[in-house]
Amino acid sequence: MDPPILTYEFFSRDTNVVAKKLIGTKLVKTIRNNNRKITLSGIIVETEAYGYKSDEASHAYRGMTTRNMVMFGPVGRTYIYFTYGNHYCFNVTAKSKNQIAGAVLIRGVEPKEGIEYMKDYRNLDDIMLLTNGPGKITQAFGIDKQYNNQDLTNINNDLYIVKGFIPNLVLATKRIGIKKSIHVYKRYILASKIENKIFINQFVSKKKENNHFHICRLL
DNA sequence: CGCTCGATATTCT
DNA sequence: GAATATCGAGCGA
Repeated sequence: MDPPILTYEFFSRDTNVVAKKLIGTKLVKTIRNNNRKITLSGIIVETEAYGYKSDEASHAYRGMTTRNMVMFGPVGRTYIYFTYGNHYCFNVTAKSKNQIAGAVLIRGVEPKEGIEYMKDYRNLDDIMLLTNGPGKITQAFGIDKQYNNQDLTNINNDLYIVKGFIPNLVLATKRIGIKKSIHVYKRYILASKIENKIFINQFVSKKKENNHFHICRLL
């Protein structure tokens, strides 16, 4: 029995809360190879929340455009965009009733199933570098613009997110790779505390910004 | 290691 | 025409 899929209600909460709660869940994509069903999956270990008018770094900051309109629509959908002429980024739309737009960027994943296929998509052997970054995840999972605005809450689709485990510790840090609104803590990373020492998950994208964080325990 | 820099196309001004 | 929610090669220490 597969773990339960994340529902519309899961994503129908404050974008920051959803970004936090997504840590420890599992991203799943099914593909077909020689008429066999193959599962690619990985634990989400790093996310960032992007909002609306109060968030200058968000694509939705200046209002609705053809690119960002998914952020204004129903929650639990994919928001995929192309950036730097090279990479796709994978987001999930999420917002509460009183929020106008919002999405969560998936920045880091720990590969679980279908690793050989991910290596093939990435043309790379090193597991540690397979999915530790937003552009790497979409390449490893074979996700491109075609997957924009897909419903992630339908088990019949080939892309969805299922429940995982409750993390020992989640850290909130400043978001990275942006120039505006850099002082808010809307990036969440998986960590664990063992004998009073904090360990950051190895598949979090490596950046010096990891050095400063707010400790943020789940539940 | 860590830092700098170029590639590359879509989007928005 | 400028900016970009990135990546990896290539450098130097």
